[in-house]
Amino acid sequence: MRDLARTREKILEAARAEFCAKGLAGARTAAIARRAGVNKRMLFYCFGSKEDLYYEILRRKSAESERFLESMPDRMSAALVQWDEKCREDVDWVRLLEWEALDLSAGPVVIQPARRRFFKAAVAKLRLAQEQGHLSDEPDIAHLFISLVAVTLFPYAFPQLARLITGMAPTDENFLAERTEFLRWLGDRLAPRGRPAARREGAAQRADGAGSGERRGPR
Amino acid sequence: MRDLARTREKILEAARAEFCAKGLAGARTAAIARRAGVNKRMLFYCFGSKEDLYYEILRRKSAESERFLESMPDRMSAALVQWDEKCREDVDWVRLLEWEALDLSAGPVVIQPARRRFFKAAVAKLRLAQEQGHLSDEPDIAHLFISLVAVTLFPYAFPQLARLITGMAPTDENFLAERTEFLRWLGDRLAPRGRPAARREGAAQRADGAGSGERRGPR
DNA sequence: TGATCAAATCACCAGACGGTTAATTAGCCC
DNA sequence: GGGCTAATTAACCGTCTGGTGATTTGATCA
Repeated sequence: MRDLARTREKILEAARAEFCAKGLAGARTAAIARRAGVNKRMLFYCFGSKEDLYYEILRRKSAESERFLESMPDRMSAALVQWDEKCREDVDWVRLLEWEALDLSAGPVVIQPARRRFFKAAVAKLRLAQEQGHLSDEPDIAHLFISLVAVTLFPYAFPQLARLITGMAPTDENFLAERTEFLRWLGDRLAPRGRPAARREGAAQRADGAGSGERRGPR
Repeated sequence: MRDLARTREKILEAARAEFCAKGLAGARTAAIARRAGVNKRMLFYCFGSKEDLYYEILRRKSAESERFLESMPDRMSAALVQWDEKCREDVDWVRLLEWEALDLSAGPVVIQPARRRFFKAAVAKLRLAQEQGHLSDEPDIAHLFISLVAVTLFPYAFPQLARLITGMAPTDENFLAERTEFLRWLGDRLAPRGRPAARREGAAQRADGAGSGERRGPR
């Protein structure tokens, strides 16, 4: 019945919910404790301060989302649909990213190396898809990646705008249907010009990629 | 020396800055008053409550941004570049949209009819561009519009992700140069298949989409 | 069983915060 | 000048909030 590890997890879960809903400033430690069914004192016993708990949540969530990219399909239309699904299923993650973005004081707190590696790998994967002819070889891959993330995150990050524009909430199933269709179209549009949509797994043959080999990568 | 209208405006300006930076929950009425060089009592004298003041700011900003679309170019590449510029110049607006998105209790408070009309007009304008052959006629226009807004807003709404992905802050002028080039490419990609990039019609024909003639100069 | 120590609880605090009461002062009309 | 109104200020209040010191309770082991 007495189990500190269990208590920590109950707090983390409750804190995640509360911080996702209200953010750092808006969240109340008392509310977290209540939600966790735990004495408020335990928050500070386990995590030191409200802020420390918050950044712990942020760190965990961003680490947790590292895995989701590993199974990214080569074909862009499929990848976009998959990302969209991920966002819809984990709106809390989107909201945490948003709180983090607005927290001007956050600084590089949550920018641990693992996160950098994650995005580097993502861009590399995309570049590979490009070399294999799944993607037009004209655009800057980093910016393409940002934009693809943007397109999939956006409706869940700004539901009020999605609703104003389409008249539907992004949770609406009609929205989902339309969105999926659109993302498929967009993904295929990003394929090289000659080829409407790159074949799956034809990996071998590179599309020669003439002059576009320059890696103008970040850093 | 005594001028209530002036006082109101000083408060509104200070409140805008404070709310953009900290959001509703994070902002402090005392800080707003200090920033405005005004007695704290005046906030409540003029606007009733912190919340009322906040939603007044939200309403004003969203009304203010109604105009910026009127001059939207037909050509998608030019439109994207212009929107990007708008976002970069008015990051506060982006941040307010973000705070609004996260405020679950906001409800339809700021969804006044004017805003609906604004987006309706935007979609209509885009649909017109589609009919005139500036845009592929396949995609759902509402979803295309969301996505274009997404692509232009995103780097300023999630600067931490932009930095993680490209290695640069979105305020960096190198970022601007790359981003502009990318947006031009993307815009042209949305043109109908046969036509790489639709002609401007009235204006003298641009140097088509070949990409190298663009003025990528910052500012 | 009883000593021990960590997990959990209780009661409380100092300061911050949104908001208000009441007094003061500046402009304005006569 | 003198009264009148409204803009402005000073001081204050009740409540909420993150955080803490002291205490109790339960498991573990000799």
